[in-house]
Amino acid sequence: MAPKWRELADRIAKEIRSGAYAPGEQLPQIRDLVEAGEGSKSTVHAAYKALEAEGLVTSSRGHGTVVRDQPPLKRLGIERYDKAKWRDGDEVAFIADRVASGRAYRRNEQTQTVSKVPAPPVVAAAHGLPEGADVYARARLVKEGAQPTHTLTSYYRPEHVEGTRIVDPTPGPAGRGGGFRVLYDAGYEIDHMRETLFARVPTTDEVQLLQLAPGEWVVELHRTTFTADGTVVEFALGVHAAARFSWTYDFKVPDSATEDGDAR
Amino acid sequence: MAPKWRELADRIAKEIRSGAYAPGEQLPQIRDLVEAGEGSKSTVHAAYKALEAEGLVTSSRGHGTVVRDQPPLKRLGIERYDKAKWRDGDEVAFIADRVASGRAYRRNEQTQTVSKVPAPPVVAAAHGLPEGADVYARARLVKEGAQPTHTLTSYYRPEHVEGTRIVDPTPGPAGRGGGFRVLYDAGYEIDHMRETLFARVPTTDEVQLLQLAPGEWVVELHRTTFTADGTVVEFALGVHAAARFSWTYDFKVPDSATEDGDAR
DNA sequence: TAGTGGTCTAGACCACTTC
DNA sequence: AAGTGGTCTAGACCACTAA
Repeated sequence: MAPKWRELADRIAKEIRSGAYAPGEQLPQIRDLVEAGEGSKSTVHAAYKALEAEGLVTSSRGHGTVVRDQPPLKRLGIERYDKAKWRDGDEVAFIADRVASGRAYRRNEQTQTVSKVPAPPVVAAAHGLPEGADVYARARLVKEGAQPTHTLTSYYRPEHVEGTRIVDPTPGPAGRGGGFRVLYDAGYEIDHMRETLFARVPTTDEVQLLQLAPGEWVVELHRTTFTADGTVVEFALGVHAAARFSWTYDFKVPDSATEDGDAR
Repeated sequence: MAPKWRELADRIAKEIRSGAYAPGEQLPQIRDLVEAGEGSKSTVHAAYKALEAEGLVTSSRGHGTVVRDQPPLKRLGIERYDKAKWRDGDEVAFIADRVASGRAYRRNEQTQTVSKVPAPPVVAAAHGLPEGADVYARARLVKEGAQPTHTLTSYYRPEHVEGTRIVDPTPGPAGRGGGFRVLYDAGYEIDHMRETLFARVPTTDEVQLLQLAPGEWVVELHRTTFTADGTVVEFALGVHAAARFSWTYDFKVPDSATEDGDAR
């Protein structure tokens, strides 16, 4: 038999999903359920904690326990990198994203710090540099209104970006056109990319920074950007609140028996 | 100040990561830590539960609490769909995967059930069918030895697969060459795919089926497979233990200002 | 100040594994 | 039978929020 706290949690979860509690609505208070014979305070508390870990509710002292509204997934496709957006237009990839989804862009939705740092192992590997070599790191925290959604840190080789706007530590999307535009102006036109994704438990720092609910996971995204001749011009590492995003990729079925120069 | 159980958990986590406890080694028993003045049984138990949720240890009654070994991520790239593997060779995609990683293939590592079911909403949408239309569902549970790693359910339109080996409910990878080979033989050569990934909390059923640790998330993968003329011949839905996989995709930076027929 | 969730204790008892 | 983690209770007290 399932534990008492698990049964209680499942029962409430079912009620939430059936719509008996609307998003924003308060759940019964712990002491009330104790009174109603659902168990001791610890037992009811365990059930509420489980619901919180499952992302259904948020609890806070003084406030109570309220049903979370489930914001729709933010869908990310490769069209967010469309050259037309950053080369010809006024937009930066992440802004274009907003435009497409009907949200207004606000300047302070992205904070940025630029610094010269020794390359961490994954960065060095991506750039083909010895570990610890100097690279420029441009770290951003991207927000949706007041809610942080992900971090994104781009690493560049010094010889590619020194003397460009990227090195200017002014907050904001690296000026008109963003980082890709700056590289383009410097003679490095990006051509293809490789993205790797995996999910993991967040660090305690990330929990604070991204305002993650207890038990919530993150997805780490590694993006390596190449020019047409295969030079790596950017390696970016993003940490996303896992529950808030989906990723979509289109590709041809590879066929190693043919060499048509199309597939990669 | 952080709660006492959190401090204890962080201290132990640090020791584990520093290597003070080797994988497979037992942590001190709860009662011992109570004796040592780390708090009451509930407090120490809360700390251990947190470590379990973070994937560092597994607890079981009778056994104790042991440090988990972190199996390396299984890396999935699009080369696992290489036509050479299922068209010309003897392998099926998932077997080729094993071969590449040096693991032996065993017949019983995949169980399969085939049935005709009314299409769930996402399936109907992918196939362009009305909701509830009949489709064939081929559900597999894939294991790595005794450890289940993911489920994968493929949905086919009846007119594409009736009379083929796919409909034969024999356990195993749908015969020589797998599902793609069967479609190929039936005149539907797969050409391109779209994959969408997102992470979510598992259902209680999935926790059992995939033997997930408490607090562990899953990644849901939607794969739509097309022929060259754009016909959808398969929609597959996979549920993966999130901590055990990474996905990699290569793509050209799109450029909507040109129409070179290469990018999609 | 009143009301909310969060932590902690001490101890009883249960469930499962191993010997 | 002995030893492990898991559940549960009753109650004290703490931390934060809102009126």
